[in-house]
Amino acid sequence: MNNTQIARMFADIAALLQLNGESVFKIRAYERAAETIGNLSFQLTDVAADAEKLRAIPGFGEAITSKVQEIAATGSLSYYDRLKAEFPVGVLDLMKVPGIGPKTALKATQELGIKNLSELEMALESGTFAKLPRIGEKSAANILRHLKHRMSQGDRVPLGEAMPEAARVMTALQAACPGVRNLGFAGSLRRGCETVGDIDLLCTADDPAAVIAAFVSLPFVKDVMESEDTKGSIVIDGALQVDLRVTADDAFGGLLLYFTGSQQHGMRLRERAQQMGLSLNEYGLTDAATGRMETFATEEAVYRRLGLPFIPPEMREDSGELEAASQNLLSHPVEMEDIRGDLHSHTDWTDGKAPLAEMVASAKSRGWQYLAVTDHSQSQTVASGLNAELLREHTRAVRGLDAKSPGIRLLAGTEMDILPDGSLDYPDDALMDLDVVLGSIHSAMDQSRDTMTARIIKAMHSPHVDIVAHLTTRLMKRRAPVDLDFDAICRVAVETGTLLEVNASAERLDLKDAHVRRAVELGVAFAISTDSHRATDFLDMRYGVQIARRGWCERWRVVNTLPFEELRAFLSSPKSERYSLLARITGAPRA
DNA sequence: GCCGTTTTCGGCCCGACTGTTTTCAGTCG
Repeated sequence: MNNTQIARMFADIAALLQLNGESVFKIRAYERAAETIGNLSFQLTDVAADAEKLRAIPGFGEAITSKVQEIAATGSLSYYDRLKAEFPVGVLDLMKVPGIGPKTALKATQELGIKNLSELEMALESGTFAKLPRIGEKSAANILRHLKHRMSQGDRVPLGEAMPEAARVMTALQAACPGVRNLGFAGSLRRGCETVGDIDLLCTADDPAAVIAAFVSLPFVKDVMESEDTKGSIVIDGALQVDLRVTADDAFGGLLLYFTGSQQHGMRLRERAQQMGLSLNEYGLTDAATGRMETFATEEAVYRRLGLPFIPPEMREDSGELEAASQNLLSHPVEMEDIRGDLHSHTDWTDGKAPLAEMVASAKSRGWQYLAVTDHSQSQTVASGLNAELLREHTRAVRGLDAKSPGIRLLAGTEMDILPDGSLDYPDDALMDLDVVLGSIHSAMDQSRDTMTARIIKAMHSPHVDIVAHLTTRLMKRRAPVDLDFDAICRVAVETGTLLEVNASAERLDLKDAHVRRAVELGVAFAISTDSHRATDFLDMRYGVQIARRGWCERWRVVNTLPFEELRAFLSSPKSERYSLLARITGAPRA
């Protein structure tokens, strides 16, 4: 069983315990365990034999540890099975509908015999549901509305879709309301989660009511869910919900911290505040003894008051950041401003949509100091991959343009297929002349875990393969990742001096956050690249940086934070020397 | 069920909304 499945099982246990009327603290313990497991950077089943290691995970005590061990050993959990058997079929599904909690779900299954969501829909429409205690017509109508919305729209929206929508709303609001200050997004969007449920916007203004009025009457508003003095909620075309909160400048820090989350991170902060005799809420800190309220203009000030350094939003998942921060051991993750260039891009030589010159001009206008042009190799016939002869021409074209392009340097490269048996799509002599070689899986993606792992490892042993691009080949919501032994691949990456790519393309986000976190632990270095096929795709770099930050990846591990001359020195040195070279150039902490 | 620069026992985050109620239970973020 993988972490996702185990996390779901613990979340189910928490829900079932709610039905049981168990202590909220016990419930919270299982909820926290589920969250923690979901964010873990390694597979639980791999370390389950080692009880010490399990106990070291925050929130893992005796009970949770032994349950995880049982799952790892047997593939199931008797406690879970017993618990589940105590309740009618369908309660857990019902509880996932907004507005239905444990009490209502239990009554609906016991008294109305509802077993699934379509029976729920019927009961809501026929009016029988509204007869349940503490439910009336209004509650039933609300639940029905949520249910239909859920059934029609699915659930969460990919980061790459939500971010441009957020930008669109903010631009329009700023234009409609020039007095708005500090306008920005919070929530899972700010934390860089790969999918988001809705968009949370925050700002400050002298006249909040006027801002809300402007917000709910923006041109693309499809529906207004809420409109009050300091908060509004709208649905925009795409069925995406956008919430806005307005506050005063001197209270912005508390509000931003509160609405950025994560919920678990916030809970831990409030516990910490409480231990200091303070009470933390979205408005600020209250001294429990004197009742005096303190407000904060910035998040930094709140953290400082709690005796902590600033914690980057992408790291606020209660996955060890508070423990690290309180000991001043929190690593400083790579930032967008650190990125100096892009090592993965395509042109109309293969399946890119724009000519070389246009891609280069766009990269330059984004402030990149360099761009690697890495069109596809010959096996990618659907992408009109280049044969060895065309690759030489391609290289000449890139070097020709490089000589005529002040302000940006070009690297001639290829995104070369790693063939099903692990051999390379070009002979060595075709690769020798290139500045950078990416190796990618584009075929035979259903190979077994062992075959796929051996295939990639074989390619990494080539002296020419500098970077393994989009390792797992997953496409957001469209294609599942390939099966591979990630730890083994990371170890060989370090051994051979191969980099792993954090593919920033909104459609990929591959590696994903948990992969980066694990790879960082194993000592891997990275390239964060956009895999751009259009001139506008370079904007996706921000997603890659966010994913890297979620994986606690420091600047020194990212090769495209290097200035051009140092990058070139890196790429022209033998692979076996590269990791130590990177550490030397960047002054990285010694392992 | 977890956890400890006050604690191995006695605590455990905070506020708001909604609708059904005669003072608050249930749900959410």
